[in-house]
Amino acid sequence: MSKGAQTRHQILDHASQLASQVGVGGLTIGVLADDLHLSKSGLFRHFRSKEGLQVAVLDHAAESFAATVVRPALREPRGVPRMRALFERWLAWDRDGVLPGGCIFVAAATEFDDQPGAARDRLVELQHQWIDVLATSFLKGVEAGAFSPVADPEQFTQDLYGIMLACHHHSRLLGDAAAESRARRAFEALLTAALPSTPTRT
Amino acid sequence: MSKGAQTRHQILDHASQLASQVGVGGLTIGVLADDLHLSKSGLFRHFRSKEGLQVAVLDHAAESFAATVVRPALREPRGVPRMRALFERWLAWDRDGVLPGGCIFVAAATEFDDQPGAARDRLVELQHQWIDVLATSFLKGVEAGAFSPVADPEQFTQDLYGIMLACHHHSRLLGDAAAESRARRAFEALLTAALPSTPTRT
DNA sequence: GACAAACACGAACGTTCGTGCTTTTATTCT
DNA sequence: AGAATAAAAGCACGAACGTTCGTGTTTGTC
Repeated sequence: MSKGAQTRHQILDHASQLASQVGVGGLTIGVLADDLHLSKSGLFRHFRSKEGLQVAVLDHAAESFAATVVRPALREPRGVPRMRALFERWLAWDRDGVLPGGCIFVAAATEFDDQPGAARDRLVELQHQWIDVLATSFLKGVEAGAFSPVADPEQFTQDLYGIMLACHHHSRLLGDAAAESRARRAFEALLTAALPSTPTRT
Repeated sequence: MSKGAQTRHQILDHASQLASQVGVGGLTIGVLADDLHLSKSGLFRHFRSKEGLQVAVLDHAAESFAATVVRPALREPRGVPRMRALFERWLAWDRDGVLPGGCIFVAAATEFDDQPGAARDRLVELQHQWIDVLATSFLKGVEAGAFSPVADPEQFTQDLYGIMLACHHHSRLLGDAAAESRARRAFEALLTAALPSTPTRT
């Protein structure tokens, strides 16, 4: 790896950590440069604009997410084990991953949902990819007979997302230590409801 | 209402709308003053600091939330109707309330979850109040026999919060028009599971 | 109608913001 | 080793940031 790419990598490592606390939009060239003992212009050169930096941070975090959450989980067998792995690794990533402020995408989501631009576009793309992983994993489970064929993958995915978001909210903001175990309980209930041949309510 | 209080009210009306889009931390004295055709200093005088403005915006939005969501819903009869009213009014508040960017507290939650200060403190307080309303309403439903006594109000509340957050996320960021109907379906499932004498799974 | 209080303004402050230049220092390749 | 290239620094810019201050202009009270 060339010197430049190396520096760029270091910048993005630190920037994504900072962004998980102050938000992607809260990133600042000056603060970043100070922290890394670089000049503002020296740092700036690596990205061609602040927006370029933001997009790069999102990509950097997405790669980290793929490496620590997605790829390992996809090595689990289809059905319940894979779904549970996705969920548990997602929780762990938010709880004690490399990002001190928790999942950077959760923060970015509400930050950019009303602010058009390149950063928002990339974020939406990344979120769709992730949701697609979840939905596809669920569908593969259905094919394998692990989940009921009448279950709606998109409903499942959105519900799953909600469990995760509520966990983040209750533990990060409200400091509720029981949030994670509640999230787990909700996940089990969601799973159970999706199992095949569950007694249908009449 | 005195002149000052009137101006202050107008400022907060506009500020909370703006904050729902750019975030409470993204508020700016200068922009606010320009929009309202006030001088920066004239506006500033109403709050003694930027943090004062942020806290005031949160309070202002909370009062609006209480008036359009909480109080009307609490007039519904205990149990399912009241719970449903809370949920539906919550959804409506996020969808097409006075705040163009959706629920300001959803945005503020991820914004402040790592940033200590007066604004965060007030936000946490307001969120606890709201969660308390939800949990208490559920408990009253239990007392009235509408919900199962073995159901956990805190679990119910967190799950409910997740449904709401996921709906916000999927519709606001991802532009998914079906998000709200999925949220409604999830809510019904949550309600159903909490009804008394549901067949216990063996 | 006078007077005090409340309200708003304009100018200026010291910082920090993002973004350009030009120059110096490191690295890479022959 | 030295030429070619990449990377970082240095410096400067205009704009916007929150905040303060002094000065007018409304407003409400007697």
